[in-house]
Amino acid sequence: MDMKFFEELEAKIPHGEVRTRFAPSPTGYMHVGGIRTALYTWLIARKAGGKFILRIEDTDQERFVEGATDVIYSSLRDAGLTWDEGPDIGGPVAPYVQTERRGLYMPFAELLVEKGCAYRCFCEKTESEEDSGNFDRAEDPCRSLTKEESDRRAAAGEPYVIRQKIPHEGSTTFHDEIFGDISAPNADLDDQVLMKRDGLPTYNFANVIDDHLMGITHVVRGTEYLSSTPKYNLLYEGFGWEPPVYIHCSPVMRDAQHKLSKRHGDPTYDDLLAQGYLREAIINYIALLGWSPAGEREIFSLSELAEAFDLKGISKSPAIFDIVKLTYFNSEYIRALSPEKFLELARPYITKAVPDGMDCELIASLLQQRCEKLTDIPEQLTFLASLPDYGTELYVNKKSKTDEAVSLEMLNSVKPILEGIDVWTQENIHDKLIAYAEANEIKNAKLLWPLRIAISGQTVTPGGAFEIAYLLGKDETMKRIDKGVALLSAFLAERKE
RNA sequence: GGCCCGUUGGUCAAGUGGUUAAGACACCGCCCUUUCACGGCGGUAACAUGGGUUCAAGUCCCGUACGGGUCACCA
Repeated sequence: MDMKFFEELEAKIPHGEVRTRFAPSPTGYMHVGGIRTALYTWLIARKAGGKFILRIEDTDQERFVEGATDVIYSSLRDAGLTWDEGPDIGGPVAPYVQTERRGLYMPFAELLVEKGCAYRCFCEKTESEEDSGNFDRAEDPCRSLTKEESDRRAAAGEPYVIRQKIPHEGSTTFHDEIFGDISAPNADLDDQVLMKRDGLPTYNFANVIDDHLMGITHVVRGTEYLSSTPKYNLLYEGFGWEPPVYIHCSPVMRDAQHKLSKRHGDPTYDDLLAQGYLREAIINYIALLGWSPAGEREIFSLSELAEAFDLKGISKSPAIFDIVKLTYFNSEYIRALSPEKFLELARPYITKAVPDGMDCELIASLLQQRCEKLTDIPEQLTFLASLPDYGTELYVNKKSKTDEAVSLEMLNSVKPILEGIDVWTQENIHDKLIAYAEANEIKNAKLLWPLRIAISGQTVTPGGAFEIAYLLGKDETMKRIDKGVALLSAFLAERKE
């Protein structure tokens, strides 16, 4: 056995700093649970002033997806989760893609065979194994093969996998930062495959090797690995390596029974962006899904999170993803935007919905305080492009003290005033109407409610009557008032009969 | 089924033996207002369950139920 091979690798391992890694397999999308794991992993590294490493786990050749790593890169970058070492930027323990490390694993597996912690298994996949999903190691003849026999068959070119040789007796315990000490009887652990027939390592093996070789100090991953972690510890033990600090996080759920999954139509990170959620809001919300800070504050920027993050706040039980609360965070972040920034983000949505030449800046300023998602914008503005069909019941409002008859009267009074405005500015519209209301001792609400209904055709609008009238322009405003007058007259005439 | 893990309001959650069991979202009401929204104030609503231990249990122990994970030459 070439000890130099191992020594050279050992020599490259960085020490004396916190090193965490995010190790996705390239599936073609970044789901919400994935981005949360990445976030926690990143946060631990940043908080400790350590390194955050990106490693691609692509040892499953059958599931190769074209362009999948790009999605990982772009989502992480977009979210601000920058890595210090990774496939595209290199680092001291490169390469960072497992298929590019393929030569590394077999020697370690053989070392384990040498040490009696693993063995070659020449069996075909047995039917019982396929059926029950269980591999009965007691019945595996290869486990007790002599070294000579095993070497001979391997040398003869007989295909084999390498399995971990788990002791029959005793139990194995590991410590997890979230769940505490967990132990399992060795008898319940199976002789998992370490090296596949295709010469590539399984996740279970590659993970241990790479985490060690890359000097990973903290392993953050989902609770689905909780039950195999004892086996990993046995591997570390076999090599004589120090196991990392384990941080197992409960999944993000769609409901009490199901994990969030793309297959069931749950949104990926990109989907959320496309749905009009801001990256800062997504990150902030995701951080709080399964972790809670010490105080009562809920709004955190990424760098504030890095400061506040603490393993103690990570919860054991699964958390249900609540789009309603995400939406709340989103509206908070939208409102906190500078008007310039909001205009920049909202402009594409505004121009899509509104006739050319309308004042985008004014519309944006009306929208910002009442916009939960950017994608809500077009819907909020369709009335500007064309007056929706509406019923006269909209004119009835208790608080403004209006009904159909009052509204008709108000519209008729308002009409000549607006007609008389030569320079169509918000200010002029405002001043003339307010002056009229004052002079005739009409409450503003009573005068303006009907007007706003007539020119918008809906009860809820961004902005009030002045802004809308200004945006529509004089001609369109007058036309819509006429329409309102006609509707109300017809309604009142009919009611009289 | 075996093993492992979990269970505080609809949701996220605080809580580490003694609390009127926080807070946020959602919901409801009131106020403000040129509607809605925003903002302000207030309200409804929870320790899965049965036994212990203890002067005292959401907090500790055991059982039960329910839920999840795992038992792949997937990660």
